[in-house]
This record gives sequence, C-alpha cells and structure tokens, in this order.
Amino acid sequence: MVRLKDIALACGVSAATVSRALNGRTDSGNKTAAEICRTAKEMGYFPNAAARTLKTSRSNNIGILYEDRMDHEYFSALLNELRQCFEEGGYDLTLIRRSAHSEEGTYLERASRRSLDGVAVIQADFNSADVMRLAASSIPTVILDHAYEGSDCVMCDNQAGMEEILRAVYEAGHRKIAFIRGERGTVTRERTNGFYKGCAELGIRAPGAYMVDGHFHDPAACAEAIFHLLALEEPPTCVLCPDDFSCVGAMADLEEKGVNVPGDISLVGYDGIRLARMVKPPLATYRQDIARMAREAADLLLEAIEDPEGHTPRQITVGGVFLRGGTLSAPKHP
Amino acid sequence: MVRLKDIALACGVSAATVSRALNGRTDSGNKTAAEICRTAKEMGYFPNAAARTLKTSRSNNIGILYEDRMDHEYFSALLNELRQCFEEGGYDLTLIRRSAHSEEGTYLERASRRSLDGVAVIQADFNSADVMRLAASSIPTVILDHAYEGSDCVMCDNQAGMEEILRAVYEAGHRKIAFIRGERGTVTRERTNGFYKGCAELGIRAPGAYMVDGHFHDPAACAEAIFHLLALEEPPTCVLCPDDFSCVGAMADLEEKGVNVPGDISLVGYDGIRLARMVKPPLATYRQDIARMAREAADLLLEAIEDPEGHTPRQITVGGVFLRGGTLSAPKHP
DNA sequence: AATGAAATTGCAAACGATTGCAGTTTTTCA
DNA sequence: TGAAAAACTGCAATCGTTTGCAATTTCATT
Repeated sequence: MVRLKDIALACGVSAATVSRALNGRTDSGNKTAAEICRTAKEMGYFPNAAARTLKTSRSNNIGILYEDRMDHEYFSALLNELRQCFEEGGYDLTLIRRSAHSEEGTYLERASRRSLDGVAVIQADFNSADVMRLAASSIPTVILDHAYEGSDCVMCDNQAGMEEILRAVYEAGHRKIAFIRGERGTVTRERTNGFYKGCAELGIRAPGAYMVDGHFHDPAACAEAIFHLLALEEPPTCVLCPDDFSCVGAMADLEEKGVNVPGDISLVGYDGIRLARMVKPPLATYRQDIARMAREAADLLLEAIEDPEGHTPRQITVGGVFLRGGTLSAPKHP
Repeated sequence: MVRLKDIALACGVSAATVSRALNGRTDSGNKTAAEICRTAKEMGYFPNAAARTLKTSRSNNIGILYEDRMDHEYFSALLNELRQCFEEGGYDLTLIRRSAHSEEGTYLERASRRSLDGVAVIQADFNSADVMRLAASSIPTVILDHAYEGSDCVMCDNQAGMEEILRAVYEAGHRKIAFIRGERGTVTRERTNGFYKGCAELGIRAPGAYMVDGHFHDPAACAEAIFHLLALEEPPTCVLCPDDFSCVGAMADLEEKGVNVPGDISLVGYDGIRLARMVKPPLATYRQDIARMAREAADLLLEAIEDPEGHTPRQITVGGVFLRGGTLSAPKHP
C-alpha cells in the first residue's frame, strides 16, 4: 500500500505537505501541489480510511438501520435510492443491526464504534429504547416512515394518500368501504386518520366493523380479514388493503374460493410496487414517491452532518399518486 | 468516548494490560482480567473500530458488490441471507460501488481503502476488468452466480435446473419447447447447456428458432419474444422464460392480447420469487435455494479470511426445486 | 538592500488500539 | 530457602493521517 510518506519521499517533501496538497488546502503551494498530485496518481495512492477516521473522527460512512428481512420491494427500492444519493456525496453505506443471537451492542454503540457520520433508519422497531436512544444521540439520524419528535423524519403522506384513495373509491360509487390496517405505528395512525377524515368529508358511514386490524406484508392475514368482512351481515363493497403485496396475495386466495375481483368486491392496495401493476387485473393502488423520499432523507442527513449546529430537525412528508386499476370498479349492489 | 486508557487509569494498570484482558489473551492475569472487564462494562467501553483497523488492518467488515438496482427479489433475498450469515460472525456489511458520476476509485481500491476483510460479489458486470482485478487481488472474494476460474464461487445449478424443468415440461406432454434466455454470462451459458442436454436426453427437437436471446428481468422484452415465437410457422407449445418477474409481466401482456395461459401456450419461469406463486395461475418455476447459497458463500469467504494460506478456492453449485404451477398444462395441439 | 508581510513548509504531537520485548512478580520444585 | 520457571505487566513503538505551531522561503515595498 502506498503511504503518504512514500509520496513525500518521492517528491522530496514532508508527509504533512503531501497531505495538505492532496486535500487541496489553501496553505499549500500550487507549484508543488500539482506535482504531488501527479505523483500520487502515478503511484496509485489512496488514503487509508481507518487512519483518516481515527484522526478526524469522520468516516464518510452512513449507517443503515434495517431490521426486517430485506425482500420487501418498497424498502429495497428505498435503500437503492438512498444508496445513490449518498454515493453521490462520497459516502459508503454500512448495514448495522444488532446481531440477533449475541445481544451485545446497541445501535448507538455500533454506530459510534464505527464512527459513522450519520444513520438512516429505514425500518426498525420504533418503540424500542434502542432506536430512541440512537435518535436522541449526537449522531445525526434520519428516520423514514415514522414521526419522532425532534428528529429528522421523512414520511410519505399517508393521510393524504388515504383521502385520495377514498375519493377515488367514492367516485367509483362505493359507500361501504372497509380498511384493513397494518401494525400500529405512525403509518397506520396516519392512514387511519386519513380514512376517517375522508369518510367524514364525503359523508360515508364508517362503522367499527369496517376497521380491521391486520398486518403489513401478510397475504394470508389479509385474505382472512377480507373473508371475515364478506361474512358480515352488511358486507363492504370495497376493501382497502394495508399494502400491495398483501393485496395481490389475498386476491389470488379470493379467486380460488370463487370470489371475483372486482365483480364481488373491489380491492385497493398501497405502495405501487411494480408487480402489483402486472397482475391481472392490475391493482388500484397509491404509489409512493420513493425517489423523492430518499432524496429528502439524504439531504436532511447530509445537512445535519455538514453543519450540526446550524441544522434544526425537520419533518417532511412526501406525497404520492393514485393509480387506477382493474381491481376497483363500480359496486354490484351499492 | 471511553478509551482504553481511561479504563487503565480506573484500574491502575497500563493500557496494554487492558487491551490484553479485554481480548481474552492467555498472557493476561485472570484476577485482574475479570476486574478489568467489569470496569470496562461499567464505563460503557467499546473499542474504536478505526484505531483497531489501523493497527491490525482487519476491519470486521465485508464489502458487498451490487451494481444493479436492488429491487430484484432474488438479489434482495440473497443479500438478506448473506447479512444474516456474516452478522453471526461479527461482521458488518458495507455496500461498495463505483460512484457513478465521478469515475474515481476502482472496486479494489474502495475495498482496500476501507480495509475490508473480504468482498461478496452479488451482482456485477463480470466482464469488466474492474471486477476481475478485484477477484484476482489478495482480498478474499466470493462470487455469486458466476464462474471465475480460480476464485471462490457459488452458483445455483442452472444446468440441472433447466434439465429438471425440461423433464417436467416433457411429462406434461410438450415437444415443442422454446427458451428465452437472458444476457450472456455464466448463468445463461449453463442454462443453455442444460436446455440442449435435456432436449437430447428426452429426444426433443430443438430448432434454432426456439432459442431466443432476451433479457433478464424485462417483462416487455419477454412478452415480445413470446409473440414472436407464437407467430412462427410452427409455434412452440411451451416457453421457458428467463425469470419469474419477466414471466409474470409477459403473462399479463398475453392475456390482454387475448392469448390464454396455459390454454394457448404454457409458460415456465425461473427463480421462485414469492409473487410468482401468488398470481393466477401460479407460475410453474424453479426455485433456487437462496439460503443455502448464502450460507455456502459466507462459509467460503470466512474460511478464506480466517486462513488465507490454507484456503483453496472452490466452486460450489447449489440445487433448487421445481415447482408445479398452473401456467404449465398439456398442450392443445401436441 | 533592507524590511516586513505573506506564502510555504516541516516538526512533532496527536487519534486509540495492539504487541514485541524486557522487566517484574509469583509460583514451583529441589 | 533459594533458584529457576512461569505468569503477569509495562514500556514504547507502531499503524497512516491530520494539524497547530514555528521556521523557512518568497515577495513586494520602500
């Protein structure tokens, strides 16, 4: 490995001068600086990250907190976009997660042990003290899809999304609309708010039986909930599912049992994953603007890193767009 | 941050002793060692990764090479499994990729700059000199889904997979079988071999027109290829697609244009992603054993890291399993 | 040419951990 | 009890880079 010292030797200067030249500092003579840079390139020099980190306590490394399995397209896409944003800024991404079996090491510890410049929380158990400690620490942190008081957060506009879905469903002629929601949390809370607000605005009755607790990303649970709803005395004509994945899976179950979508029941998903638009009929759904969320999150985090004093935490919501689809049609018996 | 020195001070010993005690070295007095460990825990000590890396040139960090978008379920799942394996071993994962716009920094450079202990190549342009240089370097590297002479590789058994698919298709009664293959590379080469080998064994004719060049993960291209095949004078009765994702998308296109699957044509996918089994009809496909691939890859890489001398590169293939599905039925006109 | 200011440069001390070597203590055994 | 062996500990150098300070050079100005 080529060291600073090697270049210094080759150029007949000190290591300090080489460091200054390579870092483009103003107090570096531009005649020698050019020569030094040339030699450095020739010799194939690149700085040792560990040494630099040790000295400056900056790692040019961003931590990614992602507890879940990573096979959810929504999160994968988010991670992908984030990576692009951060790589533009010269940062690498490191996945951190408490090792499942040996319970040693909190997130905060893992982050500071590696001198991470910041952490993006894509998916985590937001109620755990561990995550909260990280968010409250001095390490810049941005949270996605969850509102934390006093932290940088980027969320898709779940409330507006639900309201938009409701409007579309209403226009299609539905008045009996059920909502299967996912696990408790910011997302579910906001969607629930949007649901009730939308119902109120449109003058739709929203009986308690039409609000069902379900799970995200769980087709079986979603199907079960729908069957349960269909068995009601006064079944809904349209069901809003927690996410596209569940919805697609549930739809297959329904068809198998002889329930036709949208003939017997209309379905609407959430997320706008690509496969949801490929199945037959394509899902009516609400597509989140993942690229923009990532951009905003990256900007927030980078700002907090570059200027910790000047930065004040902000909470940003990003809107999406409703996609019409064959799973939503006029109800047979309105 | 608590330093080694702080603990040394608190315990009235030298930093060297603390280091030895904490690392459980044999030349450390067990009376004091216990005391030191206790104090360290009390004070909330954890080692500074940068300092340790600088001294030992081991980072406990594995690089992940993943050029593509990360929204392919197959690769996401692979990454997920890998993460689990490596985290068990106490390694973190760092995503490395040439920053797209500023062309500075090869993979090898990025890896050694961060003192990565090893690199797993999940998805990359295997023909690029950059990747080859990395594989040929002294940094332990394991390649997934591509055969590199003299490197550690883990591949799914594409040849056997194709042969198994062919047998199933044959049993269903098909004799005119087309194959849309993906981009050139190890995977495609092996599948092609498997296709021809299977045809030969079963006594199936394999005219050149039935072998179509296509793309992975590209539903539109797949659909187009299928239409092209259907327009042949003697169209095939069954088409093997490059992957599930393409197949699902193409199927929707077909239905839209009035072509019934499997009535008019049988389709078979490849990969076994979850959504492929949720659509209607569920795809006949070949599911790769991703968990096992990850395990093998991790084992290879860890072995190469722990014992670089004793390790000789191996190439491992992992078999999968054929999944029957509604997209494959007996041909109308055999 | 002398002077002071400005521009460069080098010295040396960090950053926090590890480790060979030597020195000290303890243990073992005769 | 004494000497040798074993066990433990500390010193100090080292990993590669950055940076405050001081020293040196360069330059403009009179």
